[in-house]
Amino acid sequence: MTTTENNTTTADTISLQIGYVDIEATLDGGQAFRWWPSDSQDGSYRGVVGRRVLSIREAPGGVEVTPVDGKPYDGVEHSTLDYLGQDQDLEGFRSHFEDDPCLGPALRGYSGLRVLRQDPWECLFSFITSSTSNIPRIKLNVGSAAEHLGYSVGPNARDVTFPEPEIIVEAGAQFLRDLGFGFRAKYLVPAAEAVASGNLRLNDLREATYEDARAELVSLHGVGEKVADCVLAFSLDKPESFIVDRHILRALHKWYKLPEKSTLTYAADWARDYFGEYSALANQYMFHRERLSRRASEWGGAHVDRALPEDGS
DNA sequence: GTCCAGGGTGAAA
DNA sequence: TTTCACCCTGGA
Repeated sequence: MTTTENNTTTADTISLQIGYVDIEATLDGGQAFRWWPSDSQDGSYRGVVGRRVLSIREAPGGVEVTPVDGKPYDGVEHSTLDYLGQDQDLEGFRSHFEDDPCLGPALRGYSGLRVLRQDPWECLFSFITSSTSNIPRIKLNVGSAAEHLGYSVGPNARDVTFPEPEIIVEAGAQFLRDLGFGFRAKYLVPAAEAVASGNLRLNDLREATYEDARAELVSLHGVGEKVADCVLAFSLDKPESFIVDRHILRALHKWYKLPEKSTLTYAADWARDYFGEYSALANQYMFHRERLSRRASEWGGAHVDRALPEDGS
């Protein structure tokens, strides 16, 4: 919290001097699904944190946050710092892995990538929804559920809080299917029931050990190891969480010589042991790098990222 | 128009 | 340990 003393508030924005933040990669790169480029097209992203509608944009030395719901600034600075993962040891991660063959170039190429600290329920809902889906569709699904069932806190249609689990239970699986969730609807309602009933105390899992919290999440129908690790990393204060999907598996093989066909479980165990408390951060930089290189090849290699000279063939 | 992959999971073989 | 169904949307 040493940075807050440098932050300033002007008539309509709050300046947070927290170092460079890559807003697009962090807010709209597959961690959260309810951030959209602002209508103003000034590079800012608009979304909801807690009950506040915020516009966030990059600024020298940090970010500028503008509440766009016409309400007072009370608590916005604190909640934004919290949401952007300000308590995480980014400096330790950087110095620890500056010479790493995969992460070193990534850190020099896009140093502003952060791991978010989201609301656990919205995060759990979002990643159950992510199963065999893609980011545009996840955004479509999560966004439409919020717009239909959430509580309006601003002038735009998307300015809504995420619906409480009780509301999801009340809406029911068929309603979610009608919104286009597909087979995931049958997982989401029982998960909502577990939270609404108090059977699953999501917020308590922030204090639990990684292993205990993970075991609780995996016991939910529709939550496997991958989804659990997403929720642990992005909302439950578990920086030792490492998320393995097929992209990450390829990266681990390419950069860290993991056997070609390691199981997902083995790869995740290996990575958690190797990256330790920096696993979630390492995971995000690796994921982002794989995504950029994949995108480059899809575009015929025309896009050359300076962090990826050997991938731009 | 068809085809296919997309930040998986659970159940059966 | 491997295979398969599950829903459906956008892009090729």
